[in-house]
Amino acid sequence: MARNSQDTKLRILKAANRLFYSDGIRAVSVDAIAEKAGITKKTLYYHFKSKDDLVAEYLMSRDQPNLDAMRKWFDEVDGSVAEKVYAIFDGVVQSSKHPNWRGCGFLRTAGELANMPGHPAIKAGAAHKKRFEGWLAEVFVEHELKNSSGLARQVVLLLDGSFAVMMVHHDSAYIEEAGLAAKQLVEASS
Amino acid sequence: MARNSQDTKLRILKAANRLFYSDGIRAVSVDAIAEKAGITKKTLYYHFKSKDDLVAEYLMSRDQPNLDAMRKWFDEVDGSVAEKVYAIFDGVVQSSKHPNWRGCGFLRTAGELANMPGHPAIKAGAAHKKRFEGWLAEVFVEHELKNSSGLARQVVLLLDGSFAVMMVHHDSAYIEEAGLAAKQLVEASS
DNA sequence: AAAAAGAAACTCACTGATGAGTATACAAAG
DNA sequence: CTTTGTATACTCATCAGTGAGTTTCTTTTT
Repeated sequence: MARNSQDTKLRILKAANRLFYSDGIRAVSVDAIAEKAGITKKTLYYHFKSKDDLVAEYLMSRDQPNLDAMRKWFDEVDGSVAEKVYAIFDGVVQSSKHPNWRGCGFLRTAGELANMPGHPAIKAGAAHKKRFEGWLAEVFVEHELKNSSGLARQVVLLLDGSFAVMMVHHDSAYIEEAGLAAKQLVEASS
Repeated sequence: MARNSQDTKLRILKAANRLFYSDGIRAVSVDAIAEKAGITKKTLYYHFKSKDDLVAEYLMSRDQPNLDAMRKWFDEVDGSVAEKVYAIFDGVVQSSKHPNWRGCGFLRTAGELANMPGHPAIKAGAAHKKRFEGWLAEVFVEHELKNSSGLARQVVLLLDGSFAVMMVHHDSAYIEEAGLAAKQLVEASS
């Protein structure tokens, strides 16, 4: 057991990540996270002020990785912007096949905490979604599309719609359909 | 206190509705619902087998009213199908201004119970969403649109996307943007 | 270079509150 | 006088958070 602060904190965050994403916020106890991280609850509270604080840090830790995944799917495909946008949805389709996939952790957390509008975790989710939308809008500007910011929003709506519908139907055909709609909208602005 | 089984059950369901929709499933205790309904917990358990059962009945009780609201918004507006579809999004925009509005209870519940895929509440949510999608597809067939079933899915994705994004941003401009996208997609299929 | 002091990282065992669900008893209505 | 509906008062598990003390690392003193 390394008596290393940074290392321990990361292990806690990793355990929180897995459990919160898999089971939801209120369904996961601080005890469960501590046990999964192989430490005691008191140690967890040494590194994090409260459960709410841990939830917020969990989401903040997902911001960059999620964004990177989206960018990667977009960049890796050759073709028109419309086709590259479709590739994002295709990437989500592939991810959704993994047995541990549970949709978008940001949205699920925001939904669970809908009665606490100012919760730092919701702010973290909002920041993440804004960053993604901003990146998309930028890309659309670079490719000289009409109405780039409105179009970015529409793509975001379709993507988050996919996540939402998947929570209910568990049928990736919906993500594909969203991808087709996004492609069509992008083409119409080209 | 009317010693009327049906009446009591309805009062419990109404209390559950308010609390579950407002605060989420796991955040609301059976005690809280019983108190709000003005009865004891034991009486609640006389009418409902378990909390899970109550959650499922809560969602089932929302199926018809929600559907009716959508249909009403669609029917009330004169104009093209595209404009009538836009009216649904406009109806959601208006609803979203109410201080008690918390998005779509079906989606929020499904998200919270994402780790229990077979939960009856999720099945109730799936059934509701399928009914709405089916109704839309029918309408599109009646209006002789191309690709009516795919189009219905795209509209559903945009609508549920609006609900999802609203949980994070609380900005009804997103719902309007989704409405515009839906209108555009419907027009392209006309 | 060794030892002492202090700070950082950690554990064990606990608190008080609240969770879902129940055993038992009693009241009303047919 | 039995069935249906309701209440009081409970069980036992689990929750977020803490009090008090222990171990390891770092820095200062001699």
